[in-house]
Amino acid sequence: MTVSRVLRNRGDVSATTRERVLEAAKRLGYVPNKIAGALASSRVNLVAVIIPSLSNMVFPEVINGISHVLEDTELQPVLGVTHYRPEQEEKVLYEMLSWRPSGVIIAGLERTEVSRAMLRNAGIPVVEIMDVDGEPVDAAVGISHKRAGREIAQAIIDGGYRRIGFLGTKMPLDHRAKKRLEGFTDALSKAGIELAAQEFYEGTSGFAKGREMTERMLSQTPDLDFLYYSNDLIGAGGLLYCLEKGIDIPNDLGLAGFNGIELLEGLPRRLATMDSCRREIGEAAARVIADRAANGGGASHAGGEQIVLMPKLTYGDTLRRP
Amino acid sequence: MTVSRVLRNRGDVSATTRERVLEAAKRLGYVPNKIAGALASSRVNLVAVIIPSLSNMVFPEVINGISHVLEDTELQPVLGVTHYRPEQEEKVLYEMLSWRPSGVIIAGLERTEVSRAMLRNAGIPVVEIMDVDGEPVDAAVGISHKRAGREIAQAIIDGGYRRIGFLGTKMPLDHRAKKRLEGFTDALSKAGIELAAQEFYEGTSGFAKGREMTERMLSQTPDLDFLYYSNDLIGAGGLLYCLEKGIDIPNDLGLAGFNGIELLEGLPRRLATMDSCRREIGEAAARVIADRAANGGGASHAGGEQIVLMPKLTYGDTLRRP
DNA sequence: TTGAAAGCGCTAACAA
DNA sequence: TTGTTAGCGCTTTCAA
Repeated sequence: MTVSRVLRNRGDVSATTRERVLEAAKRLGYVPNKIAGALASSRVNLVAVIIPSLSNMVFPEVINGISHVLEDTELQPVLGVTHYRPEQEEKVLYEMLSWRPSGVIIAGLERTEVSRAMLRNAGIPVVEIMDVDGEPVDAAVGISHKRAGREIAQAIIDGGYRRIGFLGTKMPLDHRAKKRLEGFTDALSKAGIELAAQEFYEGTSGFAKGREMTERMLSQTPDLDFLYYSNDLIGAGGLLYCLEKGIDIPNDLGLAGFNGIELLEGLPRRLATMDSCRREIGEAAARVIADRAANGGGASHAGGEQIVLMPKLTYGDTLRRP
Repeated sequence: MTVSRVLRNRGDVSATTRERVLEAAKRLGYVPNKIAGALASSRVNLVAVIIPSLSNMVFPEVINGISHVLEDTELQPVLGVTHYRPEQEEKVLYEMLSWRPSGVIIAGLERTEVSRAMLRNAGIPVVEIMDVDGEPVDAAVGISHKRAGREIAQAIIDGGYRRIGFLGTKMPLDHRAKKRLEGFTDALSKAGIELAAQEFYEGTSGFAKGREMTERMLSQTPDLDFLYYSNDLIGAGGLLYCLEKGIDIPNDLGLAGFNGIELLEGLPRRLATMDSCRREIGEAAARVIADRAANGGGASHAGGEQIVLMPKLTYGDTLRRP
């Protein structure tokens, strides 16, 4: 009826009727029922955003990028968290898809065949983010973690380091960390270097974890001249430990992390790191969804675009320049 | 029809039919349309979770608490972010309520009259979290920030400090930080002490910000013997700065932050802080919603319960004990 | 510019 | 145990 037209700002309503309707709506505290609206119009202004975790600093920044871009549209991001568990991802995906969102932004490229099938059959734009080393269902926006691993390895080699240790998460489901390590060891072996030590941990990242692991590694393998950490947080812990021990950084020992976490600026030394382009990834992914939604918004048939961002290496004070 | 019964696991279906239906559903990649289901049953298994920000470490932990509890139920958290903007909160709230969720968990007690009216009229459980100093619409789960401010002030006084500076966010809409400061100055003035200096900042918290501010404050007011920071991140920056300057902590100068951020464990010294019970708050809030949803799930008429958690003071290495 | 009617894909209640 | 029917509250289409 007319009310519907007013509330959706569709033209062809006289100013007086409009006023009356608006007034009544306000008076009654009327909140339209999107469920009914969506059912009737088969349009839903929700974008499902599915990420593995909120605990590290990486996904919040992605989300900020997404919500920043979507704020200029009528789309609304809606978050689901999987805790890096494939079954949980299936469940969350199933739940969200059953609300028929306008698009899906989902972290990573690795998932169960069931999840992949759901995404393919949903008939909506799907953007897989953070990673581009693999086959996306539709579009992908991210960086190459293999390449990132290779680049940092090359920088370490160029810095003259030869006895290199790796410290990272054990989590077998963090595929991106795994790819970085692969790229890293690949580049090392091309230069005839083997990883001299490695150490994996479980649980949450933090300074304390970085300290512990560093201490253990240096006591077991004292002749290391470089430590590569899978993230900045444990890297920072290692840095603090080494400074306390009076180790000459970056000469006797070099250090590097990954992510380019901003809040760490202000440590006694700037940790070498590689920016993971988190915010840009979020923004680009949201733009893909918004653009497609504006143009009729189905899944791409041509095969979605692939947007590859280039992480920037920061030497900081813990990695010797060539 | 029968299909509906199978997919919702309602009894009274023979095993064979069930099998057939399930098989067909899988083969077709069928994902039920919750929109239609919700419209028909007027039940929606979504819980709206509305928070101001993801950038600091506080809300992610709340969300972890919420999703941990809701995982054992059929409820699904759905996140909205307001960036501390009341208009944005109104908008997000309106959007989410128009999907008729089973409950709302929303940060803080301060909001526009429009938002408050929407929450009241929604007819669903509403839990306002993080803060209990004020009048909730329905239920509230949190800590008293005024009390937290008073307690830390008392501990500082008891430690023998007298020339006290405060460093915190300028953000006029962070009501909880404001309440902590109020409680803090109240307790000081009861003891006949005035704040000897204060400094406010805008932008994101991080170590660098804490350093800068600390340097400025100590150069302007060198005779301070305590610095109270509105959060651990800038407090940690201040701590690092002071250690570098060779200041004798906690004797010449004491420091304290707020939040009990775990990842900071592993700094050269443990910063005194007060745990803000983030995870517990999330868990308790989710339980309130889950319980009410299980019992017919409307808004509380009796006035919702109020769950007040008690933050624990940690002296660390930067606050002298009495 | 407004009103009336059909129907979106389910669930709930009832009948078979 | 299964099938049938009438809505849920909107949007869309068509008629007035």
